[in-house]
Amino acid sequence: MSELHVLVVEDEAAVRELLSATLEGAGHRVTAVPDAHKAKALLSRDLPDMLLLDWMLPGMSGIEFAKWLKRDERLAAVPIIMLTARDEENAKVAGLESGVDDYVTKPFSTRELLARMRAVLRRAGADDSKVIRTRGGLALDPVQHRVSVDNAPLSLGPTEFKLLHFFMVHPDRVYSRAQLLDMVWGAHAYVEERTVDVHIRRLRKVLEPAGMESLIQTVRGVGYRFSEQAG
Amino acid sequence: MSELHVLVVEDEAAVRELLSATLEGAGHRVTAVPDAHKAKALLSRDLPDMLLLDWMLPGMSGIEFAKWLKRDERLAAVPIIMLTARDEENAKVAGLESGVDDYVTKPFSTRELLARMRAVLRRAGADDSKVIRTRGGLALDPVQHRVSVDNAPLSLGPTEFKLLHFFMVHPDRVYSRAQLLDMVWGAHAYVEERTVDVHIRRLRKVLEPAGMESLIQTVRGVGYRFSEQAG
DNA sequence: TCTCAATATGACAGAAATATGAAATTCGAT
DNA sequence: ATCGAATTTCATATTTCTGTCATATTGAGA
Repeated sequence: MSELHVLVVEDEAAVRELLSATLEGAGHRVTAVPDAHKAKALLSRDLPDMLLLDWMLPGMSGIEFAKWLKRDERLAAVPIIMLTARDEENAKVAGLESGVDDYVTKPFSTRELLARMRAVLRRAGADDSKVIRTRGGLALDPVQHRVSVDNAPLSLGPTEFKLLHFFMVHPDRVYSRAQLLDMVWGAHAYVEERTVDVHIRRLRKVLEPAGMESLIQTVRGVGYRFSEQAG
Repeated sequence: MSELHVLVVEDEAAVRELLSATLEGAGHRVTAVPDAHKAKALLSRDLPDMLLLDWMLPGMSGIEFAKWLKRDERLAAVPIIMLTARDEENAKVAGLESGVDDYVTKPFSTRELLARMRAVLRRAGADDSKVIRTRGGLALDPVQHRVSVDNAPLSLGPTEFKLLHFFMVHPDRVYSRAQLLDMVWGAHAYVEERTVDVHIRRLRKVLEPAGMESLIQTVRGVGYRFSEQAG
């Protein structure tokens, strides 16, 4: 589950903060508002990747809001997870019929929430899980978390894996060191740009025995590029 | 949902009849008894596919009965749906902790009941009863609740068994500690992630003498993976 | 060819993640 | 209530990774 933009609609400030902290801690971007009205205002100009909706909201209830969303073509595609209290079990029945994708019962653990978000996204078809292959025989499997060349496994560290993954998803395109830091390390990483060079080096070193080092190309003065075409 | 054998435990004759009629109408085979004692007698010789359990039972309460069931290896696998009255909402809390899979609040619609049965069965994972084997000679028999390597039995604790079972059903795939806690411990387990490490350790220790420890692979920064392919 | 800036490379110390043993706690059985 | 097995937590040891630096190498333009 890569970085997501999550819109939280929850009237209790404490829960709102908790959710923001939790989700941001997991590397997502969060916008939190206390009611449906404010949520609508935001939705009119920016579409989030997922909506966390409290069942009890002042003004327009969560269910009503969900129904309203599902009527709008543009908004209907946004997956919704509804937050319910334990004694609102009957909300589930009503919710299922109004197009809510899943429920989380309060109190919930961070783990449970993130797991359900993952599940909903998977169902929604944000398919981040296919094996990526190059013509040369290099393959990266995000699910198994393995990299191989002609079925011979390669061993690479966490950062090198992420770097290669990014490159294989975005081939034939130069990225500056700053861009790579943003995409691979994440926006809040305070790291020297030169560090990228080192990890590029480590990645090449792993690919070298298989003769695939030339996939990682230096573009002098600009950055790096992953490409099957020669330099 | 194909034809199921459902055991109903409910003291009120009227509700019992209603359930029998409903379920038989949906094409299932139903056995209905008024109390836990009679249910136990039946369970000793015939395992149903699902249990519908009233919360208030004479003699032994539904919760107590559920706990008793979950203690028995053979019976623990039978999914349980508990029937509660609207003013017994607190039953749900107690029930979740005693291994009940879902609830239906009386009065309920046929549709809701059948939908929840479907959901519970889906979660319980159909056909959970075949022996699973690896090429290396490791075998796990969910029915006998036994693990062996080349027919030599291994002894492992309950959690290690569940963990190995999960891994063998989902091989060649990395799972984060959070995912493993969700899948093996259950979503509502409030446990440290590091606890997973300890159980991984114990599982490896058991597999070690048979030289099968390498099946459980650490994926640094991500989690663990069960695979027959080397690291 | 020479110069200078950019990149490559190897090494290292600190940081982070995992492994491991053991104590503390929980839960069911007697 | 007490015992004991199983589980979780805790403290510590190990392993592996990371970011930075110092130095070598390369490449483009004068």
